[in-house]
Amino acid sequence: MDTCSPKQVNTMKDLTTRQQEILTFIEHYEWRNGYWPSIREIQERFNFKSTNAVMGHLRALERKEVIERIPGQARTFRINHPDAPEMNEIPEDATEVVDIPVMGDIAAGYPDRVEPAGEIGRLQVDIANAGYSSRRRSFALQVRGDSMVDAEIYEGDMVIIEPRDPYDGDIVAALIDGETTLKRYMKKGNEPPYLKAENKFYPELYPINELTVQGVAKAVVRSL
Amino acid sequence: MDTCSPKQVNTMKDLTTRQQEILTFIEHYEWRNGYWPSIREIQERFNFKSTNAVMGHLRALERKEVIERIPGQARTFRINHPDAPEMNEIPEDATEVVDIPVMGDIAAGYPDRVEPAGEIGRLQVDIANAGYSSRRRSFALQVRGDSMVDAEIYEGDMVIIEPRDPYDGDIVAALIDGETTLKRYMKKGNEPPYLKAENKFYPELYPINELTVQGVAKAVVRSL
DNA sequence: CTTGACAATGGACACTTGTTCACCTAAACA
DNA sequence: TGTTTAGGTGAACAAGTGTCCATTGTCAAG
Repeated sequence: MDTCSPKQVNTMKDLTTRQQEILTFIEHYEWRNGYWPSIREIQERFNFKSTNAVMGHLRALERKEVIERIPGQARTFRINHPDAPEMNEIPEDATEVVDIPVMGDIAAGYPDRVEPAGEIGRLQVDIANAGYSSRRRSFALQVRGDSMVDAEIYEGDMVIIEPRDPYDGDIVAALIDGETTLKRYMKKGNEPPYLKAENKFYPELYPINELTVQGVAKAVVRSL
Repeated sequence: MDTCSPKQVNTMKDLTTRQQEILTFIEHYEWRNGYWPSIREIQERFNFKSTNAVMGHLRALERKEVIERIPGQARTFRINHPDAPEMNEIPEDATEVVDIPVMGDIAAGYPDRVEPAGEIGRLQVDIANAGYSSRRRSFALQVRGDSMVDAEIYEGDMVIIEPRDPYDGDIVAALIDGETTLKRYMKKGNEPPYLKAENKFYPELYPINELTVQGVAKAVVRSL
């Protein structure tokens, strides 16, 4: 990809005591309330006199890639759990197989508009083999079309999509001209992002007006 | 106001098409993003020209007790899922056993400050027997003291607490004078709420300064 | 015909909340 | 000794966001 380190520098785990306290409070707050705390609520919990104390810790946690945030949006945290199965209802005896909903094929339109109950099936995934990090919010789409054949993704494959913002080089499910397709997301520096098909017969550039990335492909499952 | 019954008029289930769409979008948004949408994000999704269109629907959903909101707070929804067996009717087929963390005994102080990892044990609950609605955020506390003996809750019992705002008559885990105890939450009309012990040797009224309700007791489990 | 529930527009207001700038203290380090 | 890093104060700004008012229209029930 690129020579100079993209994003794996931080050890991801050496938090200071204070940072760990902040993180624990945030997680616990969400666990109790169902939504995330505001900066000032964190401030009050720790008796900080300034919101900036919280900001410093949040920036540190972001730098260490422990949390993600959406700039300017209220109460929007995302915890990057180090593939810890802990929190949720994953029993200890469970195998490494999770099942996730299949929400439709990849040209079905907005997954936003597909109800969770409207799934068309379920897919069992071995997370040890697929490199799939067990988390909620993930879903699967069945591939239609051949825009990614050069990336060894073929029609009929099941692609596991994790809804999140893409990084450069990620394969994403994106909405273009009213249709959802699988493309590689390219963003270099400050230039506007573009999408690239992994098929030499397809044009490399796609219009980015109204680009909607529905999620990042995390794994491909092909039934044989 | 109203001449008759306080709040069980709405059948809780007859939503209009639009209201159902709004609710579905909110649920689905949270499922995808991990946090709740803002009013204006809902507005944009449905191409409303005014945020007030959303407000109307949210008010309707609140009135029908399908959702709960914290006034003035951004992105703070709570969905009252109808699939939750509400203490009274028990799904006949279910013999599902869920296990939930035991966070400490009921005089341990703020569960807020207990880490999820700091649990002291786990409790297996048969939801068919306990009427317990499987949901995250619930936890268990072990009863110390005899303030609720008249409600057949005795020392050593495990009380399953669901963190939420209480209604009149709910048995709650509440913080009084630095100690967490189990009491019945009483609120009549517009009068300030008070707490009542279910033990005739205890005073009926408790100071409500700094009242912190940690959650509502949903079930009691007693090992024999 | 009137009433009321439902749905939506348009504009405005005010609180909530994320963000930033300047500045400070203490410990670790080379 | 100077520098860096973690942690924090204080004040202010601006965008995000919930809320409210007045108004319009539709449609079914009384």
